[in-house]
Formats: sequence, C-alpha cells, structure tokens
Amino acid sequence: MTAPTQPPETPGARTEEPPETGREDPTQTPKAASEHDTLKYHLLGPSLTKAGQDSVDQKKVRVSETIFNASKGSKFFNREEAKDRILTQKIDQILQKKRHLDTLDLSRELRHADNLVAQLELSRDLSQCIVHVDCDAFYAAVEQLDRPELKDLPFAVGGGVLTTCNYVARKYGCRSGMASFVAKKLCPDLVLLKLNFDKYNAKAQEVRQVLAGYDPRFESASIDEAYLNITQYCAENDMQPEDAVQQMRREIHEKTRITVSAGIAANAKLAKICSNMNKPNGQFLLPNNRAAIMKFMASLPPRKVNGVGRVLERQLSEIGIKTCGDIYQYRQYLSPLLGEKAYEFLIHCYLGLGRTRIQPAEEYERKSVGTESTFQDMSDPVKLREKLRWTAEELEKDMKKAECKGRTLVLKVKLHTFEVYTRQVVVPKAICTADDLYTYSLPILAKLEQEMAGMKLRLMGLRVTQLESTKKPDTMAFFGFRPRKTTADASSATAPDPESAKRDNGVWEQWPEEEMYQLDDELQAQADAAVQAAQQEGDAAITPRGSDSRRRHGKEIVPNPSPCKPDTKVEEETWWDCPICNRPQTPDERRFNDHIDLCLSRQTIRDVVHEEVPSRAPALGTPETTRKSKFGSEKKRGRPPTVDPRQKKLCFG
DNA sequence: CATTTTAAT
DNA sequence: CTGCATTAAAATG
Repeated sequence: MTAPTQPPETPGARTEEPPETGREDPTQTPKAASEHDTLKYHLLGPSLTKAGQDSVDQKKVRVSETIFNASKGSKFFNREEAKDRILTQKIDQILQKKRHLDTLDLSRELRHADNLVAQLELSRDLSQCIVHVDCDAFYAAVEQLDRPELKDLPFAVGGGVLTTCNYVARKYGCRSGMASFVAKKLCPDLVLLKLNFDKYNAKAQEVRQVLAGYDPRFESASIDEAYLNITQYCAENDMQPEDAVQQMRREIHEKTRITVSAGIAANAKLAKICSNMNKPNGQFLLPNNRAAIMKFMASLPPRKVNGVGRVLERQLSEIGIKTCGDIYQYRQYLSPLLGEKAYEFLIHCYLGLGRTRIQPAEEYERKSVGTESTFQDMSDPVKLREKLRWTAEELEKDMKKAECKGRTLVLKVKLHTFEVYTRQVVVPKAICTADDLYTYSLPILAKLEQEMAGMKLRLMGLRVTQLESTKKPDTMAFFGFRPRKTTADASSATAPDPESAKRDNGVWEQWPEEEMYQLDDELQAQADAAVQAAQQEGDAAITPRGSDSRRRHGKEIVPNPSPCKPDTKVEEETWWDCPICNRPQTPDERRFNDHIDLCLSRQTIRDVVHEEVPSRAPALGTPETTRKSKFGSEKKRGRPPTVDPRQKKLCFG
C-alpha cells in the first residue's frame, strides 16, 4: 500500500477484486435501484474473491444487501449517501462538460497528449527490477501464530471496525474496514480479536530483517508492505528475479512463519498491482518489456492502480474509461475534464510508468504532525474547550517526540453527522507547546461554534504543518550531523556544505570531540548505576518514550534493519571506530550499534546528571529508532561507507 | 496568490 | 461504523 501508514488494509484499499457485479440488483426497478447502486458498490468493497465462480454473483448480492440493510439509517450511512449524491452531481457536471467539449475542436489537446505520450515513452526505464511485498492478512496471520486453533475459523482483528480478517472470514464477505456489527451479520460465528500492535511491529521487524538481505535500502510502505529494488541482488547472485523472490518469500516464511505475496515489475506502480495478482502466498512477474506492460495495462481496471480511489474510478467509468487501455482513446478529454494532474497521472497509467527509485522510509521528510480523537457527541462549550486543551497536550507530546515546531495550525472537527470541517491559522512564530497550541486554536473553535450554533462534535483534532526542526545538538551533533532540511528550507537540501552547518544559530556546529567523548571514571560509574536503575524502574526520563509502543501511533518510521546474513563480501576496513568512545569495534553492524547504544546510554546519563531538564533526555530517541534512523539516512560518518546502492556494491551485507 | 476543502492511501 | 498521517490537488476568494 502506500505512503501513510495504514492499517494493513484500509477501507479504501483495493487490494482485492473489484466486484463489478455489486451494482446489479434485479429485485428493484432500474430507477429505484440506481439510487443506491453506487453506494452499495462502495459499501460492498473490494474483498470478495474470485473463487467459486457461479455462486459468487449471488453471494455478492446477498452480501451487498446485508451490508446495506445493516447500515441504512445510521448517521454514518446518511453521510455516505449525501457524499454519494454530491459525487453524482459532480459527475453530471463532468458529463455535461464532455458533451460540450464534443462540439469543440480538441486537436490541440490531442496533440498535447500525443506529445506527452511520446516524451514519456522516451523516459521509460526498464532496467530496474522492483518488487512489492505484501504480507497476507498480516494482523490475522500474526494472531494465528499464537492461536493455531483459529486456522479454519472465520476470525478478525479489530474493535468497532475490523482492521483485518483471515481468508475464511473473507469468504463470508467480511473485509477490513467493515464495522464489526455488520461483519457479525454476515458471519455470526466470526471471532473478533483485539489489536496487539506490539506483536505486529515485532513481527514486521522480523520480516524486514529478511528483506534487508535482498535490498538494504528497501522501502517500508506500511507495517506490512514494502518495496525493494532487487536489480543488484539478482546481478550479484546471478539469479532470475522470479527465483530470487521465490527464495525470499520462502526465507520469510521459514524465519517468520508469515506468508507474503509479491509483485515483480519494472517500477513500483506495476509491482504493487502485481502483488495482488496471486494473493495470498503467491507472486506474479510482469516482464520488463514494453509490449507486455502495455498489454497488461490495456485490460486493467483503473481502480487497481495506486492513486485511483472511488471518486476517480467513478468519474472515469462514467466518461467511458473502464480500463487503463481506454485512457488512450479519451486522452484529449482528460485535462479539460479532470485537470492537468489527473491527466498526466492517467497517461502514466496508460503507459504503465512509475517510479523506480526505492528509498528507506526514514529518508522521507515529515510534513506535519497531528492528533485527533473520537468521542461521544459533545456540544457543551466548556467540555469542548477541555477537549481542545487535552488535544493540545497530546499534540505537544507528539511534537516533542518529533522534535519540531510548526508555523501553521489546523483544527479539525467532525460533527455528529459525520461532516468534517477544518480551519487553519498561520501563527506568528513556530509553536509546539500545549499552551500555544491551545491559545491559537481556541479562537478557531470559537468561530466555528459561532458559525454553527449548538454544534455537536464527535471528533476533534489538531495538526501542525510548516514544520521546523527543534533538534538539539545532542545525539546528532555527536556524529557531525547537521539538521535535515525543513520544508521551508527546501533549497539547500541535504548537501553537506560547510556553510549550512554554521547557519542555524551555530547550534549545529560540531562539538569538540575530546569534551564529548570523555567521561571521567567517577561520572562513568554514576552513569552506569543510573542506567541500571533506570532500566529496572523504566524511568521515563531515561527510557525513551518511543519504545513504549502502546503510545505510538501513526506512521511508524522504523529504520531498515541491517541485513542478517553477513554474506560473502568482505569488508575492506577491518574496524569501525565508535564515534563516542573512539575505540575500534568489530565491523558487524548489529554489534556496532549495540556498542553505540551502550555508549549513548552513558551519554544520556551524563546529560541528565549534568544538565537539569530530564525532558531533554528523550530527545535522544529510542536507540532503535531515532539514532539508527539517522545512521541509515545520513552520511555514516565515513564508515561504514554509504554508497548509492543502485550502482555500487553495498557496504554491509 | 493564499487559504480551505477534498480525495486518496 | 476507527483512527490515525500524509500528500496533493481543486475550489474558493
């Protein structure tokens, strides 16, 4: 799946088959039926399997009706209906405009499209081998490891809403994102398990450990999905992509007891589509060959493409585009009807083009930090203020963790009717404290209350964008890191020039090494004692909060684990120097990091002992996350050497 | 142009 | 009928 962290499968996800038949309902008149057709289709979702041919259509109808009947009347449903009507209107406008366009001369648009196609064709890159790996019903699979007796029973993981369910439950029409009570109607025997994020994260790390052996710079797209570029691996091991992936999947299964599906193709977009072709526990290869790709896309429903959601799908369908191949014959309409960007995106789809750059998730930059929560309908202004205050405090914690401030503040509100509103303000200075967050958001809330008297909320959220880093020179400066660029500072990117080091108020200048790396014996003893004490008591000031995974939410940016098998490549340099104690260490990344962890713990203690504020301590971050993530992404202080992995041989592995 | 909303994942 | 994070574009003024 994509960017944001998502539960392995989200309501919007189209991991499975789009049920084309969801829209027919012979029991109603065409007119009456059409009222709810699109909505039923939407509610039905994408998870009915293609297995079982004959009965499938009937089953789909039954499932569709059950969901519909269970849902209708609820506020949520009403809102969905309203949204659906709005969309229908919008589509009517588009169709109207299309009729108008038909009276005009579109040769200019046609030429533009043809030029674009020609130009994109020239840039087609078939040299890379990209793999998309997707764990099968991940949460359910992990739970099943602990409860093997569930294997043949329909079960799901989640609370009020199914986060995922096993394939047995899917046969009944259950799917991720479905309300539990609806799922129960479809499948009364459904077993519902609570979420266990710690377990899933731990298991995900095991899987990633294996992935790292095939591409250390693989990209985690979510907890259970990843992209790899195995071009180099295949070359070095003289393997065919299919065999390499087969082997990788077997290795994953052997080491983690989790099955994964994989897609192998020339770029990420295609690989993602392919990983769904033989799911579960299968793989699919689309050859790196233009004709094969064009043929593949020609019959592919656009909805299968990452980036096409229910809205665009419907728009395209009504225009007449049912497959990516159809895009070509409508190319002159796309820009005027759907806009420049959608047009370009669709041409890419038609051609089967996508990115071939795969990079670790931690190298992406965070653009905003926010938090929101749902609660029982609330309209009392005093309570709302309390809630806002609380939200501000939550956000402050998250921003502390993220070590940033922000210049714009967004208030999000969902009414009891499920209508969503957001309002934002640009604040005079970058803020991060609960006080600031509260005081600047309060007027917005007040204004909203004024706009709609007696508004009843079910959700409130705060979010901060236009981020600026507040990272202090502690850990980072240690290693001579300079701050990552912020959004505002996009110009000077990551290039390590000596000037930018001085620019940021001098905070980022390198610390004198001797002072940093030396600890007198007495202090050392104190520190060691404190580390032990802290570890036993789980002292919050020293134990970084990030390690408490219950509190973590949202996109988890976990650094890639180092490849587990040391492989055959011999490291040129025999020793890596610890940047803290300066002593040479064995060139084993895991041990090296362990050693650094130890040194860092001492350093943390020293900070705590010397300086006063304990709240600074967590700034070190989890040893496993913050520190290593920097290791992973930035210059690895010369050693081990980081090279562009696409071209050069990798350093560890 | 900046701000707000919407769609998507 | 959750709950997050993040992007990007369209709509709006």
